[in-house]
Amino acid sequence: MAVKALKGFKDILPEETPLWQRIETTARNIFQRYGFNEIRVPILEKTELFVRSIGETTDIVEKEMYTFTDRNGGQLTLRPEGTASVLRSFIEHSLHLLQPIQRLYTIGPMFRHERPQKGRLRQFHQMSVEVLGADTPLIDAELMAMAWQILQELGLTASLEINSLGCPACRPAYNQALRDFVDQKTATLCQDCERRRQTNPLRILDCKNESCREQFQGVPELPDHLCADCTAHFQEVRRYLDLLAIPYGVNPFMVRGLDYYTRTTFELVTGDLGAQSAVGAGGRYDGLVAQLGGPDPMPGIGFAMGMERLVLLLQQKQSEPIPVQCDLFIAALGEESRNLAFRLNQRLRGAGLSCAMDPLGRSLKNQMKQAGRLNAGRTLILGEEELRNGVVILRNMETREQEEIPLNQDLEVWGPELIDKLPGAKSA
RNA sequence: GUGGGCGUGGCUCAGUUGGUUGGAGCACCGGGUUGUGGCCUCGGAGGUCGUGGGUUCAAGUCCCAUCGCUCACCCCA
Repeated sequence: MAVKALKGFKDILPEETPLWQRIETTARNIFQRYGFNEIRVPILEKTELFVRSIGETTDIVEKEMYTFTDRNGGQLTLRPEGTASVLRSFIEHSLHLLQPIQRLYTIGPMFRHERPQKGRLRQFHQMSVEVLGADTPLIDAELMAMAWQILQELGLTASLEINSLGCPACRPAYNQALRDFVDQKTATLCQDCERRRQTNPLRILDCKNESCREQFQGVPELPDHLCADCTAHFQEVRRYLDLLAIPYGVNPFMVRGLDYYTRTTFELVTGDLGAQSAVGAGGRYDGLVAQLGGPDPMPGIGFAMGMERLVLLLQQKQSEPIPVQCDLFIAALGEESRNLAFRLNQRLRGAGLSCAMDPLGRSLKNQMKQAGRLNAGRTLILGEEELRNGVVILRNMETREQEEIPLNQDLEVWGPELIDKLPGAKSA
């Protein structure tokens, strides 16, 4: 049995890459318009970085990380998300000294050892953005607006759900209220919730178990238990979203999978991803930079979008027509013709054209077929007989019209002449 | 980690109560057109029927095991 790709690792074949490129181009363009600069960071980091940022009791750290021992004994991990690495770099290079507010984005693969399913892979790709150095709610809204813009320009729709998780000042009180509420419940909870009660009460809110959900009717809701500052912040976020007329819903049960979030969290959700719902998600992490040994205070906020999930959504829509990928196909018959074709091919490619020829010397019929397959706009036919008469045939593949044009062996002269006869081809 | 579904040419799938040479469509190559693509037509190449074992005179088909894919739980982008 030949070697195959690992479970949950997928090849992105040439058929799909145009879609990926479209997504990336669209996103990069928008990032640039919103003032973000690209940062590229390694995909491998010390395990400690992720444990400290994401949180020891999260599922990601407990059971999903690709962690292994380096040859010199160090513990390394393939990044399960992007924020930790970007912040590490931000701190390491003291980027906060360059300008008061840093806006960064990065695109690349992430790794989580989960059971794969629709919209969920072990190696997947995210584009993620971070804003460091501002705690104003205006930034929160601006970031959501940018995420919204990306979906819009890709022709996708999703709904925006927001919540506030409070801050170190008010969350402990809420956790206590949650514990008290749960302790009053006599009926048995599911095993997971029993465990969550101790380790991470917030996650109880996220339980999908029906009997648990029923019991949690009337559970204290986060937005009602925020401190004055967090309440004000949340209200301002909402006001700014309203100013931009971006529709959203408050989801008091939305809990994120990473421990570092404070205050604003949000998700872009859709029903078209199978069991998965989020195409993008993020939130504020005001204490994280300090926690990683960086400047304090250094508020931050970010979000990530799942590339595979965007691809899935776009594939479910109408596919766009195939663009012309080939300006000219050069069909040659005979050795002498092929020599000329080879030279011309090189000359025209050097001039910025996309052109192709048959390397195998197959029949004209086959060469025409290749030209059709490449969706060539024109085909230049170099026949033996015409060559003797100093002419070649230029065929319009769409209208099937063809004309005889004079041949000039001096390609420095002939090349530009030919280019002038090709629609849409830019000469150099 | 748990459960369901599915494994037959590159792709999508037929394959009758087990029965002799495993098929089709798409794609690929060639002929019809001794030098003209898409449509048509004829032909060709391409398969350890996921793998291993068992039952049987005989297994793609039945049984067991195993691997893989997929969907879902969980969790998340």
